[in-house]
Amino acid sequence: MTTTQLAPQYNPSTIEPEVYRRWLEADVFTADATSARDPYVIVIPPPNVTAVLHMGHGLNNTVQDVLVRFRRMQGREAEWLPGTDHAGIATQNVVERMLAEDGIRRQDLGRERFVERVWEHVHETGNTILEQLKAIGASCDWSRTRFTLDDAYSTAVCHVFVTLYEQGLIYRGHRVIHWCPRCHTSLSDEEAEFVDTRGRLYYIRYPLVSGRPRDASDWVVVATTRPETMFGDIALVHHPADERFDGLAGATVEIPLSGVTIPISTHTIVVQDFGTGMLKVTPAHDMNDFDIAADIAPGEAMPVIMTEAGAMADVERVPEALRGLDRSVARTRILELLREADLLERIEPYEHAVRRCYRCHTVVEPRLSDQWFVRMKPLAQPALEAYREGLVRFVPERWGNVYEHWLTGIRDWNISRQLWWGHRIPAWYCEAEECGHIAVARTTPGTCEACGGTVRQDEDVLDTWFSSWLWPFATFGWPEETADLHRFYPGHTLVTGPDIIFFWVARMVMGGLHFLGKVPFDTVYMNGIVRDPQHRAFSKSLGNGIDPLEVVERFGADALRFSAVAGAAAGTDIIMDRDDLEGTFAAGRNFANKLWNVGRFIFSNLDGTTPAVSDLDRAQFELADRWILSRCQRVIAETTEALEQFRLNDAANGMYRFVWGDLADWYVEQAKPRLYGNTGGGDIARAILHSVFETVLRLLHPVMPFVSEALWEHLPGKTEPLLAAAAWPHMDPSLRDDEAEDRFTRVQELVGAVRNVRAEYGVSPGQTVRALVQPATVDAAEAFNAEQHTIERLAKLDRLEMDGTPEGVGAHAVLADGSSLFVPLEDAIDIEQECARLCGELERLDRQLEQIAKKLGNEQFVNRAPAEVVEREREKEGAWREQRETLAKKLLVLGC
RNA sequence: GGGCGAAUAGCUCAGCUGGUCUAGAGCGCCUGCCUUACACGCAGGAUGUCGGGGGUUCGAAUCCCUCUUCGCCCA
Repeated sequence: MTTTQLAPQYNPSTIEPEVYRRWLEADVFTADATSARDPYVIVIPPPNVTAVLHMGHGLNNTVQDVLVRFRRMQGREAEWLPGTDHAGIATQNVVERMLAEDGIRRQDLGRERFVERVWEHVHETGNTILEQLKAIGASCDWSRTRFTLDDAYSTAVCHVFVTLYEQGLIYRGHRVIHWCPRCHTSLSDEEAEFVDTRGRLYYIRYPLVSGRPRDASDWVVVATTRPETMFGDIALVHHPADERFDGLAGATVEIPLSGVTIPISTHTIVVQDFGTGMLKVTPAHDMNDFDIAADIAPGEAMPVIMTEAGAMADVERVPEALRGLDRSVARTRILELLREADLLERIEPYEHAVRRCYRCHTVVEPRLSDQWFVRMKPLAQPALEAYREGLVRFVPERWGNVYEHWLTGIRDWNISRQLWWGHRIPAWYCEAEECGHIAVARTTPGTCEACGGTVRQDEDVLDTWFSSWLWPFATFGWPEETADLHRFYPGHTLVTGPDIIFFWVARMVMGGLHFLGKVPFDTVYMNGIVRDPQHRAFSKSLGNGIDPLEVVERFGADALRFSAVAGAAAGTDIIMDRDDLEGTFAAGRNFANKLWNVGRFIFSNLDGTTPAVSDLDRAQFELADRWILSRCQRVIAETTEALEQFRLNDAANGMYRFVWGDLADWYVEQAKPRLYGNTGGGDIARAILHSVFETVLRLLHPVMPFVSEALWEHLPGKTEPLLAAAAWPHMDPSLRDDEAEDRFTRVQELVGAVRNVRAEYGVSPGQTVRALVQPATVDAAEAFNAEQHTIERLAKLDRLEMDGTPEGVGAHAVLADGSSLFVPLEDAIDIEQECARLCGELERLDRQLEQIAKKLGNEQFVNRAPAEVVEREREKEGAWREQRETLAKKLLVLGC
């Protein structure tokens, strides 16, 4: 016996930190770029520096860790690169909000001091999320941790900008972009998300000034959702084929409240049945209108009538009374004024999608301005082809459609952000008025290369995603030709949520192909979104989130991981109830504890010298030995296959069933007499328990690394000191034994039947009973014989008889193969109850027999179904018929 | 307006290319047990017209159509 002392209950909070420390000390997570092993590479979706770990991270990183640990154990050079993202808008917002508490605006500090302040904040908080990842067991290569604003990384970003500019794939454009008046920056199409909104359609009268056709009224009515933009109108347009406006083209109208006169024109883009069929054209505040204006009034001025903060601008076109009012206040006021002037015809409810800032949810204001853009079509084409050629695949596959659809209809990417926190755009403008030269360069130019004048750098920074799309290679040192880059690019699996297919996944594929000629990963695994019971995504404002650290504290990291993995098939959302953490995580905690106790029991029964299973004399194996070893082989195969196919839930649940349902409930119980020396064969039982449990620890390690490693520490006779660095189990096909599996199942059924009878008749747990069984087949007889003592022990029988005939009063049961069971219970039996019970059984069997007889009597079925299916049905019918006959005899005996 | 997904026990879900499904698991519930690994446990039990309707097929939870409800994405 070993002297191992394990607590009767697994206590994760004391064990986990210690286990993690041992992994770090042994340096098992650091990949070796010079190793001869086949690499396996995952780059982490870099969490935002200002973020705290939430359940989404919990799920996402657990999945990555399961995959990485599995491949590491398979002998791959596993590299899981961690890091964080500077998250331009989000981080700047956080620091601005902190400053605002002291009444300071960033403008008060100035750019340089503000950026210093953000760095201070980032240094304070930047590593917290990485530390939190350790709490859930993430086996990242911490030696290669990266941040998107690291010097080397910034160099790569600059290099990419300049290269794309030189290739004509980056340009400066003057057009309408999405503007967030709260964040004071432009946004890409993807960052301005649609939100379905119950709005209103306002029908406004524009008085006719000149060119009024004879029978026209005094005004033209235009429907708009945004009346406050009308001061930026430069024309009204209708469809040329719209007869309602015959003769109006060429006339002029007056913009209400402002007196500005604008013409009426035509354009085929106008949808005739929207509103009145007459459209106002506001080129500086609407993307579509910008395009229309380019057609109907090329070169004409496009008045901007709002400030960057979203207030009505102090410009001539805006009536004085409205200047300075916020756009929503202005709208209300405008409607009042229109009503007073009798220019508001009517208001209709109108549901439409309004774009909002993805960071602060403020309604986006389209706005004309100068920005830098990436020409996307030439980059998208190769990414599309790579997908169609199967170089990148999605799990589940359907997400490929989303990827394809976005790349097919892609538009140019606005990468300028009017922020201070981020990679400054490497473009310099000549300050000499008549020169206007723009230099885009890797190093700061002293003077204008065209005229020698002074230059000024672009004030803006780049979209955060413009650095994220380089993550799979810039993290390994690109554009330098480093050893890491050679070894770890391209990587293998990307694990992320479907919400960032556009932001990140597709762009990484583009970037990888464009700059390195290879896709950055072959598989994109989409984990689901974690939601609350109302199916809402977790969000800070709703306060419906679950704090993973609280879960780790209360249930353990393994419980969190098991629940996340077992409860989520690839790509399906996972529902978690904040008010019922027990219901969500108890299963994982209980399982960890079960494993712990199985280990505790086995270890306490081992003596120092346990031979390998291959050294045992198989002739001495009992049925249960053959059964558990065969089941174990099956589970190795199933778990390996499930992990290879990204079916993590199947791997986790399969292990759960094996450990709890087979090993603990049956084999351990079967082996107890041998372990206690009550019967012979103790050495064999010990060797098999040792071997099976060792295999279990290896198989379970990717999902539950802490408890498995903690138990591994106490496993006697191991040659690999750390489970995290140990090998994945190999299969031994010679241990597969279908006969043993079939026969042991019969033993389980018999025990179950006796237990059922006992419970049914309230036999007290301590009392033993006698049982008679009449095996229906030779197989059954051999199985019952082989495990007679097991059956007696587990069913609490003082004797299992196989040759007697039922006498007296007792309970009857029939097993699936037709074997019959009789438990003499004398006075405990209520004949009526027993009759009712057995009649119920008989009815059920009759129903089934009727169905199957119909099936087998159907010539179509017998002729058309595959022979083996028909054969199987015949066997089923035979067994059921046997069951029925046995049952009928019993009923006769009872006199029912 | 277009696309995608979901609907299976009280709750959360599994059930992959139709027959081994007499539809499972965990949690919860009911009954009995502190059996010297585990009460985070053991043994037993109850609960489902597999969202509605139609079709294909010898055979449908599984495939097709349609409707309803919910969610997501795109315009």
